[in-house]
Order: sequence, then structure tokens, then C-alpha cells
Amino acid sequence: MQSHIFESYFGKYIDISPEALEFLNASFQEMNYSGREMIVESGGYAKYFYFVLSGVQALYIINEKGEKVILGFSFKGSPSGAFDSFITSKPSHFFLEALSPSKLIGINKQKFDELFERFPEFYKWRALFMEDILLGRISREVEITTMTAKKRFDAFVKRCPPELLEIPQKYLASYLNMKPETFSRLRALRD
Amino acid sequence: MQSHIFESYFGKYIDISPEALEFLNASFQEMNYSGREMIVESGGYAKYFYFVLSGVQALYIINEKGEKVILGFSFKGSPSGAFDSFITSKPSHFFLEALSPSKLIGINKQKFDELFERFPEFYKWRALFMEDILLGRISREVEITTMTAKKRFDAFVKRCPPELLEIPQKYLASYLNMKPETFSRLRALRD
DNA sequence: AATAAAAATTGATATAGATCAATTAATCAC
DNA sequence: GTGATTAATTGATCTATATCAATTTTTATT
Repeated sequence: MQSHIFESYFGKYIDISPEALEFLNASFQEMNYSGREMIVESGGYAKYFYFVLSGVQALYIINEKGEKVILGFSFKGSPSGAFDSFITSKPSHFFLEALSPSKLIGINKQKFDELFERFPEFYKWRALFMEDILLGRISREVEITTMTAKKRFDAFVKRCPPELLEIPQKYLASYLNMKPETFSRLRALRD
Repeated sequence: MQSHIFESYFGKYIDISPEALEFLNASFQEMNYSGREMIVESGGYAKYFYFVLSGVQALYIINEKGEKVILGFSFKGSPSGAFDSFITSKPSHFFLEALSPSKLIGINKQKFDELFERFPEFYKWRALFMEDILLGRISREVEITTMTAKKRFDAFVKRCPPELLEIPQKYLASYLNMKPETFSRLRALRD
């Protein structure tokens, strides 16, 4: 694995010692998923924490009607995983699915825990990283609780990363907490 | 300040050295707010990270119609603060307001930062603490995106801490992302 | 390229919850 | 305690978005 990957993922927040870098190199493994392949099943355990090298993945739950409700996407450069389960070591409430052929690097829970035991300075990364994730989630929460479908759509269009233009728009609709029909109608208003 | 307070807030995740305990003691200060007093204004800077000794506080934003949209409450035993601003040192998007007379202990940003410089083992606390907060926020996000008003109401009734029975129910309604009229009607169905 | 499957579009209709409005109940300030 | 605010309730109506349904477009498969 190329070390510069870890520089970009961890180095944003902390300096990585050569020993730690070696440990990371030895602990992360590359994993490939085909499009439409499940990475974590709800009810199963999230065994890995990932960084994405390519492809798009969706984190979702299934509601009472059996519909996917998408909480977020990950793609090149993002962290990925079913954090609830990975953090708590309890069965996941979420599904994590590759929406397109995906290359990820993952570290298992045991190695992840070992990382912090052996290199406690990584807790700084973990704290700042979690803060970033938290701020992102809060900002989605605010959008969903305060904005109309149209506003959410417009705001999303402005910030939509190119990777997400490749996936079926019904997933984008779900992420924006609206039906595909609504998404389509809002789209028609624009272009 | 009594040291056992810090045991309960930090000790859940890490061991606190006597030196660190002394630093905490010297850094946190007690602060009092009357009911309906603003603690952080949107657009202002969140200068403190708090733990609550008594009273109830609400974190909210004001939507386009000028209505408060409540994201969360804090009360005895909870952390409190406008984390977005405190973490980023940018103006807050949120308001934090005491809904009832409140006693908090707070540490300012400078001391907070110094805490981690001098006692980096506290990053472990910060990481695990943020993970807890994150899981809580995700679970609200799931409720709001997947449940009907009635289900959210029922779920909330089951877990509602006694402190929140003391505040006007229009705030609970807002937290559950519904109008006071809806809350009232759902309530009438129950009792 | 032809066929099948999945996704997107478009129209008609339904509905959960919002809004508006009036009344009653609770809390606050003096 | 009394009047004044503020909150809660209840009813009537409205609306954004969901739902249902039919058609077209796109994508995948052989």
C-alpha cells in the first residue's frame, strides 16, 4: 500500500511516526466490491473501518415499508463504514452497499483498537475526525428539519460532487429525504 | 469545584491524573443563567464548553419564518455548548438558551485547547465523547427521516427524561420536528 | 442489435401534517 | 389575588409532498 494515502487521511490532523506508518501499512488491506454488493448488512457486525479509493457506497437503513433510506454516501477520498456498529461492536442498524465497483482499504476492529493502544497520539486524529463527521451530520439534520424539498434539492445541486452524478438519482432523492418522483419534478423545474 | 464532577464527566472514558484534575479544577468555572437567558447567540462565538449542573438548555436555529427549530436539549449531567462554533472557532449557526434557571460549569476555548496540549491523553476522552454525541445525532436523524409524527411522539414519550417534562411542550414539539398543534393532538390520543 | 429490466418522467389523486383561527388553561408580574 | 402574557387545545381548512398508475427512457444482458 502506498504510504502517501495515509498521509492524506491521517496527516491532515496529526504527524505520523515512521513506526505508525509501518503499522498502518501492515494493517490496512485493499478490498474490492462489485457494483450492488453489500459491504455491511444490518444486523451484522461492521468489521472494518474504510477509506475509499474508488467507487461510490451508500449507507442506509430500511424503513417499515421496506424502502432504503439513505443517510450518506462515500467515494474516493472519504472514510466509509457502518460506524455505529464498528464503534460499539454491536450489530449494525445500517447497511453499507457498494453502488458501483469499489476499491476500499480497510482496517479491522482489532487492528484499529491496537493502533490506539500502540500509538495513542492517534486519538487526536480520531477526535478531530469524529468532530468533522459530527459537523457534517448536523448540517444534514438542519437541512432536513428546516428546508423544503425544493430548497434541499437546490442546495444539493450546488454542492453535489461529480461522483454522485454517476449513480441512479433515486438514491440522491432518498438521501434528500424525498421520493424519486419529487426529485424528478424538481429537476424538471431547473433544466 | 468538586473534583468528583470531573470524575463523572471524564472518568467514564479515561483515568485522570492528579495534575490534570488540578488543571480542570482551575479551568472550569461555574456560571449561572436565568430562565430564558441566551448563552450563545447565532452569529456569535461559542466561548465555552459546558457541563450542566442544573436547569434545562436548548440548542436551536431560527428558520426562515423566524421559528425556533430545536436540535437538542441539555440538562443535569449533559455536556452543553454550541459545538460547531466552539470546535471551529467560527461564528455559531446555533443559539444556546437556558430554558430554566441554569447552573453550568464551563471551560473557555483557550483552556480547552491547553488541556489537550498539556494532557494529550484527553484526546482519548474527546474521541470517545464525540463518538457518543455522533451516535446520538444519527439516531435522531433516523427518527426524523423514517418515522411519522405519531411514531416520533411515542418513541419520545418512552425515553423522555423527567427534566424535559418541566419545559413548555412547544419546545418538545419543535425538537420532534412537528408543530405544537400536532404535538397536542397526538398527546390527546394517549391520555 | 434485440430483448428485458431498471430508472425516470409525467399526470391524477390522496393524505399527513401545517396553517389559520378561536377558546381555554396555565403561568407570570405586580 | 388580579390582570396580562404565554401556552395549550380544538376545529376547519389548506398544501407540500406522497402515492398510484401509465408511459418513456436508459441501462444491462444475451
